[in-house]
Amino acid sequence: MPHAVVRVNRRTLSRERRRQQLIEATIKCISKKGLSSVTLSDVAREAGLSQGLVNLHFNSKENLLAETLKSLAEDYDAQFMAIMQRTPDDPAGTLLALMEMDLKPPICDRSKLAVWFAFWGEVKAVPTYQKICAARDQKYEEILLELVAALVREGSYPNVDVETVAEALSSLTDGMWLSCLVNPKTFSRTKALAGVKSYLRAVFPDHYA
Amino acid sequence: MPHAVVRVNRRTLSRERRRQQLIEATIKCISKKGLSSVTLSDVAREAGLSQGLVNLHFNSKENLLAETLKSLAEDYDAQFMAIMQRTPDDPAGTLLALMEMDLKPPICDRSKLAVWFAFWGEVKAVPTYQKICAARDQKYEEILLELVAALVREGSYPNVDVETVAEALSSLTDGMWLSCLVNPKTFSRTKALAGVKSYLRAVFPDHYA
DNA sequence: ATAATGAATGAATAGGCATTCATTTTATGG
DNA sequence: CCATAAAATGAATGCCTATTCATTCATTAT
Repeated sequence: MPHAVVRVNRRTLSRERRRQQLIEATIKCISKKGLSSVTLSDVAREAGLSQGLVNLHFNSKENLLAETLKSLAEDYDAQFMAIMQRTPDDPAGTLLALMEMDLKPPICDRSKLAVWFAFWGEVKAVPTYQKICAARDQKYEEILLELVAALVREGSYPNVDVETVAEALSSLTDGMWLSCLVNPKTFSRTKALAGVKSYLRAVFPDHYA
Repeated sequence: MPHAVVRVNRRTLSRERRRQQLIEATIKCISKKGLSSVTLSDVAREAGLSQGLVNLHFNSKENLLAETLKSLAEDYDAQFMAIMQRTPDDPAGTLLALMEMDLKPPICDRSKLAVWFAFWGEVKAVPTYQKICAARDQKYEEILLELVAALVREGSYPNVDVETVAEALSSLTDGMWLSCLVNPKTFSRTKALAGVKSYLRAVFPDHYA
C-alpha cells in the first residue's frame, strides 16, 4: 500500500507545520502580552487562523503551552549541539563558542528571553515546566562539566574545582539574560561577552591569555 | 486637635498592616500556583479574609500585583542597605557579605525566588514591572561598581575592567537564583557560594587569597 | 451611651475565556 | 469527476473571575 504511506506522510507533515505555526504565534504572544494574559484568541489571531484550531491541534491551552516550552528547549538544544560538533577536538574553542552563542541572537534576543523567563516564573507551580527546564539545565551542565574537565586536564590548574567553575559559567550567562531582559538599554552584548571572557581568562590563563 | 492625629495614625497603621498581610498572602499564592493562575479569591482565602477586601485596599488586582513587587524590592533593598552600613570601611568584606546575602535565606529561598521570576517573566509586557525591576537592578549595579572600584584602587589590578566585573558579579548571583529555582535538588548554596568566591579570588587575588 | 465613621463582608453582576461542535472547505484516492 | 475523510471555521456554551455594592460590624469621639 504505497498510497497509504504517502498519504500519512503528507498529512503528518502539514499537521506538523500547522502546529509549529501555532507555537510560533504563541511565542510572539507571550513575548508581547506576557504569559498570564495570553488567550487562545490572541494566538489564533496572531497566526491568522480561527479560534477553534488551537484545540483541534493541541487539545488544550495547557498542552499548547507545554509544547511551546518543549519547542524552545529543542531549538536551543539544536543550536547547542551544532556548535559542539563543529570543533570536537578543541574544548577551549568549543567552550568559548558556546558562551558566545548564549550571548548573541537568536538565543540572546529579548523577545525569546521573555518567553523563557515567563516559563521559569511558573516552574515551581507547574511540574511539566519544571521537568522540561530541569532536563535542559542538566544536559547543559554535564556538557560544560566535560569541557571544563578537559581544560583542567590540558593545562595546569591545581586549584580549579571543575564542578564549581561549570556551575559558575552557566550561571553567568543565565544572569546576563536577565540583564538583557530587564535592562535592555544598559545591557550590551559586547560587555557581557567581555565579562565571560575575563572570567575564562582568570580561571584558565593557559588557554585564554 | 490631638485626637484627630491619634485617630489618623491608628487607622493608617492598621491599614498598612492589612495591606502587608494581603501582600504576603499574594506572595504565597504566586509561589504556590504561579502568577498566571492566582485569583483574588485565592489571595483572600490565604489571608483568611473576605473576597471584596482586596479591591477595598488595592482598587484592582493589577495594583495589588504591582504593590507586591514593590514590597519584594523594598525588602531586598532593606537587607542590602543593612549590610552596606555594617562595615563601611571594608569594601572587600562588604562585597563578600553582599554576595553571601544573595545566596542565603531569606533572599535565596525557592518560594521567594519563584515570585521574582514570575514578575521578571512579565517585565517585557508590563511597563510597571519593568520600571520597578530596572530601578532595583541599576541601584544594585551602581553600588557593586563602587565596591569593585574601591578594590581596584586598593590593590594592583591593572587588567581589571571595573564595569565588566561588577556586571559579572551580579549576573553570577542572578544565574544561581535560576539554578536554585529550577534545580532545587542539584543546587547547593555551598557550591554556589564557592563559585562566587572562586571568581573573587581569581579577579582580586590580593584581597581574597 | 450614642452617633458617626471607616473596615469588612459576601452575594450579585458582568465580562471574558477555554472548550465544544455542527457546518463548511479543502485535499486525497479511486 | 466523485466520494471520502480530514482540516478548518466560528458561533454557541458554560465556567470562572474581577469588580461592585448594599449591608453588617467595630472603633472612636463626644
